[in-house]
Amino acid sequence: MVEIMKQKAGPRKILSISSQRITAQRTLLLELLRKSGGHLDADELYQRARKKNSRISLSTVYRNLQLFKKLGLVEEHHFDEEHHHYEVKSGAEHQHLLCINCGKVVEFACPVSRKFREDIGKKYGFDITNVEVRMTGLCSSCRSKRNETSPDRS
Amino acid sequence: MVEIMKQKAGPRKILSISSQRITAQRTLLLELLRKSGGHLDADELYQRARKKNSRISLSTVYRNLQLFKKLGLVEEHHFDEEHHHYEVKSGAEHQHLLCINCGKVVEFACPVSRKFREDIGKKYGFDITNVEVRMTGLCSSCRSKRNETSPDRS
DNA sequence: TATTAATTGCAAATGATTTGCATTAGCATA
DNA sequence: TATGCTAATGCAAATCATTTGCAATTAATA
Repeated sequence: MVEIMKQKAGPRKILSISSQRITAQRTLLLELLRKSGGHLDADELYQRARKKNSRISLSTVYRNLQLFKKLGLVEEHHFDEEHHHYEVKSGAEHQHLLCINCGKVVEFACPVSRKFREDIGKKYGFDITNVEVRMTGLCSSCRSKRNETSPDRS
Repeated sequence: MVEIMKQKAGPRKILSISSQRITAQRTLLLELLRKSGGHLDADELYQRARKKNSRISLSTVYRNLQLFKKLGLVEEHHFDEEHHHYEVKSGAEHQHLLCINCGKVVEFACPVSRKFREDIGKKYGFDITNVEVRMTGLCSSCRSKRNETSPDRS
């Protein structure tokens, strides 16, 4: 009921408002990103897109990820050293927790970051626009697996 | 990997203990990294190294950065999307504040991250080994420059 | 439906990083 | 101190993620 009012402009609207064309490829990519709910990289998104549209090209994927980023529809993360990951931007501010073993990504709320931002910004004269917190470690299932299978760790 | 060396041991010692040879190139690279005190990328380090040893090759720089990282001598950061930055590991835990305009990097202490780690780790069952906080924004000088040159920001 | 410029697909280009291989040079030891 | 083994280096070529040029396609609109 109330949801209707809270609704932000949909991707389609944002695209058309910024005078970008609504192409089949863009619709598909946004749909896949949204459905994944996670943190896809360009190639993974490309692979999924091919299943629906075998002609789609990797450059289209890259070009549109850039576009979505510029329009604020997705966020780009550099989790590991190889390549980037993309996530549909949701209102809720959250941070990331990564398992170094299996790559699992957990999102967590980080209410302190607001205060951080103010304190640090004031202290160093910065106008801070973004705060990213990334924690890495072993998730519980990898930890128990490791204990079972390899008693000695390299 | 070389956990043995938790205590303050010089880079040379760490190299020899892990049965890596102490070459002129390694000595030079470590020296440059240490002197810079900052956050060099591979190419910048390469340029500086060439001034001292014009024969040194970029692959040697990359190979040794990998080695230093593995030995825990340097830390790798992925500040922006292009390439990596490297910093000699110091005992003091600190985080980074980046200016999106001029690229300036400021380090700041982040005492809360210790508590963060515990809370979040417990909550999600992770054994957290690393916490990175990165804030981005405009530094004061970029902000004032921006105000000077473009009085009205339509 | 015709027009027109944005978007696409493809292939080739790019930039960062890695790797294969012949040569050089640490370092153990004789 | 000289010798031999092997790791480390320099170079060029390879690789990986991402970008770009261009001709063909297609969405928006009139």
